[in-house]
Amino acid sequence: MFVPAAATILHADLDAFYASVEQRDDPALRGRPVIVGGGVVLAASYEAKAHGVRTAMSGGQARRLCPGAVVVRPRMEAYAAASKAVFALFRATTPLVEGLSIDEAFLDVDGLRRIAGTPAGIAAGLRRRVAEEVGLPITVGVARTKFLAKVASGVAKPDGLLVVPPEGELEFLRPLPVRRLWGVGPATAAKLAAYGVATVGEVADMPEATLVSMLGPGAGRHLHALARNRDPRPVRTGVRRRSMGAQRALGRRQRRPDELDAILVGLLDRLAGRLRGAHRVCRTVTLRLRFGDYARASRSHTLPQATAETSVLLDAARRLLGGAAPLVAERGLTLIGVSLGSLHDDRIMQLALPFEAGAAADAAVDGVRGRFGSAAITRAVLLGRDPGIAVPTLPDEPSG
DNA sequence: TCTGGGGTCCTAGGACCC
DNA sequence: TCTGGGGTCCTAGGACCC
Repeated sequence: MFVPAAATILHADLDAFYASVEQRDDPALRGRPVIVGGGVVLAASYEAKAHGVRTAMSGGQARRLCPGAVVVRPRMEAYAAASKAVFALFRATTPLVEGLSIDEAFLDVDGLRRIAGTPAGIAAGLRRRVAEEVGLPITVGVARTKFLAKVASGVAKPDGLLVVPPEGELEFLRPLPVRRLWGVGPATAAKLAAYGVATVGEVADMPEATLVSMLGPGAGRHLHALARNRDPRPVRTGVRRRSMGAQRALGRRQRRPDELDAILVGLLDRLAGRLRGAHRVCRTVTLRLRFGDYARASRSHTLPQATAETSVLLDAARRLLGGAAPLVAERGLTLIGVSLGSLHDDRIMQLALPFEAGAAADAAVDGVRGRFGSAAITRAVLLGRDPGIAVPTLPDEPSG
């Protein structure tokens, strides 16, 4: 019989993150409904949420629901700094930290029991430190798996702590609405509702084949496993970003081609700078478009060789936009975005250069082996001969 | 109810190769 | 010459998350 391990995974999630930072930095905002963002709600304080204000809601609707709300312009630098401080506390708690976004992370505290106490005690201590040292409320869910820990923090919000003991998992899980399952959004919830399925327990009672036929193999199997409380994914450190993007809303006004080009130049300039700053190169350029009727389209191009050079990336983006010109003319652009994918570390590129020059090959192989291990060598060698080959992914610096 | 700016992952078809 | 099986890569779209 399977003996469940102890609940040792923490999901730590800052509450109403941007709005909490604003309330922390401006005492006049404390206790009042706060909305961050103008055109659309980026974050709402719990006082605003009590009036029905939600993230991603239009600013106009939010103000109608909560006329007394203070609307604050976002200060991304302040949020990045707060995030950094909180992640430092995460890593002071355990080295096993997997960041999920700017304001949440998984922490594995298995093995810390002897030196740091029970997971519940560790979680309480972490909440206290974040409150005292960074001045922000944070909710922590504790469970045996990542999925359960995340659901627990969602249930415990705001400013809460919830431990799901291994023997209480099914009791906790089965009554929850399907929307609590990770990966169930409006579309999937609607499909399930059409079958009369509303709770996690009802999903768990369905045959996997039924879910697969409804949702496809990927989503079907994923949902089946989560609903039956199967989630073997470990907390992973060193997860690197796989793409990097920037976008710009244009409003309803028609833009001239030269205006669009100027916007594209701005986006690519910013992105290429970020890419170089992260010591990454990319091979795929994707242009994302949204039109007046809210339809979306994307156009992508894969370069023969990975690069972080602005001019190369800009040329690719310009050709993609040129190719989409008929669509743009017909429907009217309201948003333009660029995403850079197939990201690789630029250090491998540099190490591969001696091969292209045909010199110092042995020294370069040793260099690659010394820094990145033997698995990287073959591909680095191939890279020197064949610019199209993918570069191995290397462990990232801790993110957050 | 029409709105931002980031991201992740999956699917399906076509090209191409062995 | 035709047909088959299997694999990878690229492209476009969709769903979902914060």
